[in-house]
Amino acid sequence: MASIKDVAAEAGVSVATVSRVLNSHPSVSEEARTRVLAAVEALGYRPNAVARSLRTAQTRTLGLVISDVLNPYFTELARFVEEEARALGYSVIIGNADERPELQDHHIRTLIDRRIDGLLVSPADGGSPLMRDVALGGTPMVFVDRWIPGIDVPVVRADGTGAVKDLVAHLHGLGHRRLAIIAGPAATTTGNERVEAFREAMRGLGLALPDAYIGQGDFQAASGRRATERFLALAEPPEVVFAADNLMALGALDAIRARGLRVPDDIALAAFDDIPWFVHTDPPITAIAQPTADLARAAVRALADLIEGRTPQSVTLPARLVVRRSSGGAATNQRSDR
Amino acid sequence: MASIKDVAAEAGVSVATVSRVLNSHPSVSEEARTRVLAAVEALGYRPNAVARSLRTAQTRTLGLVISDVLNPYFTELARFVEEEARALGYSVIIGNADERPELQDHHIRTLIDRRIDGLLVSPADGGSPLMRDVALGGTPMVFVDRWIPGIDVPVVRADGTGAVKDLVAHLHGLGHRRLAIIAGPAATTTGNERVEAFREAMRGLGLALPDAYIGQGDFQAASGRRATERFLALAEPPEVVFAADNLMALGALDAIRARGLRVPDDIALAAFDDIPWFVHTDPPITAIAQPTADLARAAVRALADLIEGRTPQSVTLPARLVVRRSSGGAATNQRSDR
DNA sequence: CTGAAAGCGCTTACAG
DNA sequence: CTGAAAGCGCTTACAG
Repeated sequence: MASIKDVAAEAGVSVATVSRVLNSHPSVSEEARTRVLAAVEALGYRPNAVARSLRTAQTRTLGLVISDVLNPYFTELARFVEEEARALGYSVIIGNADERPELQDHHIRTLIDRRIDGLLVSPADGGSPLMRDVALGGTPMVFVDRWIPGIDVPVVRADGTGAVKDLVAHLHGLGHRRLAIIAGPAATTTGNERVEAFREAMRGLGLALPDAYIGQGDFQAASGRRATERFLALAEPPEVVFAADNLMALGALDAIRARGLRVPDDIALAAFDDIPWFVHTDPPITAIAQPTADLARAAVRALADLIEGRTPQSVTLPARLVVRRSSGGAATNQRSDR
Repeated sequence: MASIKDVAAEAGVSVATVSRVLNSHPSVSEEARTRVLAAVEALGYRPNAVARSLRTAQTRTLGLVISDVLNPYFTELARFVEEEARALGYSVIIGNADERPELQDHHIRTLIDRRIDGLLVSPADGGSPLMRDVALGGTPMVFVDRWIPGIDVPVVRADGTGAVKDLVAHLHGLGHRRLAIIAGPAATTTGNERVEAFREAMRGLGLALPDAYIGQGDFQAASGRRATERFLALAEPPEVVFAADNLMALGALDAIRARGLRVPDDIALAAFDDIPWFVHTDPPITAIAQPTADLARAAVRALADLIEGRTPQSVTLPARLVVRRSSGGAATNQRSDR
């Protein structure tokens, strides 16, 4: 592959001049510029980003570590993150932690070794020593969706409190009193907050949330299945199951169906995180939708601010309730846009 | 961040010795090794991958360009690609083309500028001049799923011919004679091959495939919707719609529902590419499943072979039919594993 | 076994 | 406006 030296030789100038032309430095004569550009064209020259990065100490690359690529919520987040990053002149490298803390650490380490300019993380756990070191070590970092208390970096996330309240009120209005929740891992903030918001909303309506109605999940389908089986085996099973993410809702649906029960007639179902497929499930699933695109954009902008020396903003955006048939509510007429 | 010089100073050796220890070069004294390792530990030193890449002219990085991350088929492919690559000591950078050729070129260019060691591509189109240049220019490259005739690189893909034949026989057995297909973009191989396999299978059973029963799609849901609306407006609408990918099947389902028709009673539906959600749609969707994990692994291995100077293998694996309710077949008892 | 030195491909003060 | 030179952080023949 042609190097800057080859271009300089071809154009009859020094490599410094070539570099200046390539970086649009103002003080280059029109003639030199033309000759360089012609040489670049003739040789099909492309600057070596590795060399440039070594020299400038910046890679124009962002790392994005998410907990599970197979979860459509994160896939969508990643897609919008890349889009916004591209608009700001950055590439992004995605690391998929698969909800495994050690894999998360592996990706963080790899990304740091590659000297990415900044890190966007949706932590799979309560925060490894490594993540703490990275944050303290001065690598620009922003949490998105999930965050870790005690690590002082900007957080961009959705607040589901209002939407959960709406959901509980909706279910209460339909006459339901026994509501159960499948929680996410206690080590994640989204795991806890959703349970708290739920408990709070229940309390507001004078409803109890017994421990037996709190299932422990890990954001994966299988755990939703297990938790739901346990609910259904109870002497007094719940009338509603609320899953703290979409995959666990799918597991819940499996378990309910395996028991030969119908949704919502025998038991109602709702989920945190709305995804296009929920319109097409049997029945369509009531969900709490996050403003994913806006979150992604805000997170990238906060990270770019941090990298480029501006003051970053933590952002919290409200989630909203989308009622569909699974909760026994009116079917909405929604269509998938994809 | 500490550099190799700092480590050398701390350990009281030269940078050459530090480098040798880090790269497990045999000729280093036990004592030097111990001192270097201690210094590395003390300083929390991590080698700068950018500098190493510049010097060694290899990045231990693979580029993966897929046509649409939001399509669960590609998400899954990407996941397994990363897994296998990691096992072989490579990182992967994903570029999402969003089915847009110019975005695909953008990602290819960026990846080449970063001097990735090899490129895995599932082309969104018939092949840009850039892609041709890259292949010719000596960058190790492998096509996965989709490929481009005339670009001579290994291809790893699924062969759906048998499964499509099974599908058509299944539908024929249920008494259906008027089968329609929603094709993918003519510029993609998977777009064409699936139509050809379908036509072939129909011919084998003495069935005609009139042009009106071939809808033109682009692998996105909206195009599946449009094509299906057109089918349904026909004087003699088809009894079955077969979508050449999962997203178009979703669009078809939308269109059918919007007309107030039921699947499979009023019209049957099947799709190429099986995804976990198809178990949960209303009704569950009959699909042709690709061995995604195996394809991903074979593709990465072929690329690694190419990079490391071994002889790569093109691989074709059979897809298989999974019958569910949407085709009017027996419901299978399948569960989502996630 | 070890170190001094060259060099990967760039960018950027510095001097002119 | 331009070029020679230093240097980013590594690796690796070469000499000892």
